[in-house]
Amino acid sequence: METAPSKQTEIAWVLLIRAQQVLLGQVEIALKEAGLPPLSWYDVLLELSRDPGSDLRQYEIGERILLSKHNLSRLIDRLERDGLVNRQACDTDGRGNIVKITKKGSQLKQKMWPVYAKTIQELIAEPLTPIQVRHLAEIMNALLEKHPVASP
Amino acid sequence: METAPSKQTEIAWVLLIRAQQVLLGQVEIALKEAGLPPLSWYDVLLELSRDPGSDLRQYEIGERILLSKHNLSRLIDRLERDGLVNRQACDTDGRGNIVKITKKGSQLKQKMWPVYAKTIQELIAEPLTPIQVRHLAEIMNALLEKHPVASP
DNA sequence: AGTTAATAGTTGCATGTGCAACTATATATA
DNA sequence: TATATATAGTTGCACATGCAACTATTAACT
Repeated sequence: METAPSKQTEIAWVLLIRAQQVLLGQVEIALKEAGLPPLSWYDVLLELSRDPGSDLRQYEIGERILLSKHNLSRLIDRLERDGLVNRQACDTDGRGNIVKITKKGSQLKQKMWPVYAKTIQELIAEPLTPIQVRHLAEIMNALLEKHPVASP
Repeated sequence: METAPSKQTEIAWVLLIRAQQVLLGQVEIALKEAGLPPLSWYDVLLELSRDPGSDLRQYEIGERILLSKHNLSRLIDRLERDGLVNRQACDTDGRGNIVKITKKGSQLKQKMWPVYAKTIQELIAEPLTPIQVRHLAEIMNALLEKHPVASP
């Protein structure tokens, strides 16, 4: 075991995992209590409405929210079943789909954001000083740096 | 939306979620590549071997690794099926189980640790300065403070 | 052009997870 | 003591996820 992590590293790791688990759980609880769907739905709706034309290829969504394609395929199924998005054939690539957010999807996104935002505020901003918030972002950036998320 | 999070808070949140997702994924990949079972198995084995007598009530494990009881019930099923733990009736509480780690369970835990440790080292210690590691632990502690994990 | 390899997306299967209902025992209360 | 309530654990069901196999189309190579 030539490169054993220090005790400090170990502690930081455990706390990171634990914190994320608890915090994400709190968000899901808050959404559920408000009668809203899970966070993964919001992630998709957000990515779709972020883009100028409000549409994306399916794989682009997958890259952004870090979801494998089979998994995403079925998530989009659920969203489509609920009338929140539409799938359309892609002109320029016969294999592909274009996913478009619907009016209803936009409305749901609008409805979810305040709940989500309030929870983030309570979970991050309130327990931390502004400096800690900045440090948190910096540290997470450093942790992510070596792990390219989407292909270049 | 009277308490909207600041842009900084939002960024920190997104990075936190993303980092945890990527890092945990890396650990699971490392374990899988080494032909080892998922991290959740290690968590249970660790808790069991941490305790003096190397045994715990089932609900105690659940509290420590933050897993709901039905879920834990089946995780223990899998571990037991693989001969890594044993369930025994509890003398002092007729409803309860005592879970004991087996020799084979200890051996698996020993085998998993180096893989896990190496990954933690690479994921946390290498990208961060020692000061950042300390800050990380402090910040995670602050985030967890308001969210009691086990009942008192 | 024609074959091969790569990519986008879907589907079947096994596994994992959340929720509610259920059994059995323990604790509290009248 | 009798009844109500809480707790430990399991199980059935629905849903979500990972993996491998599959189709269809595009890009790469000869």
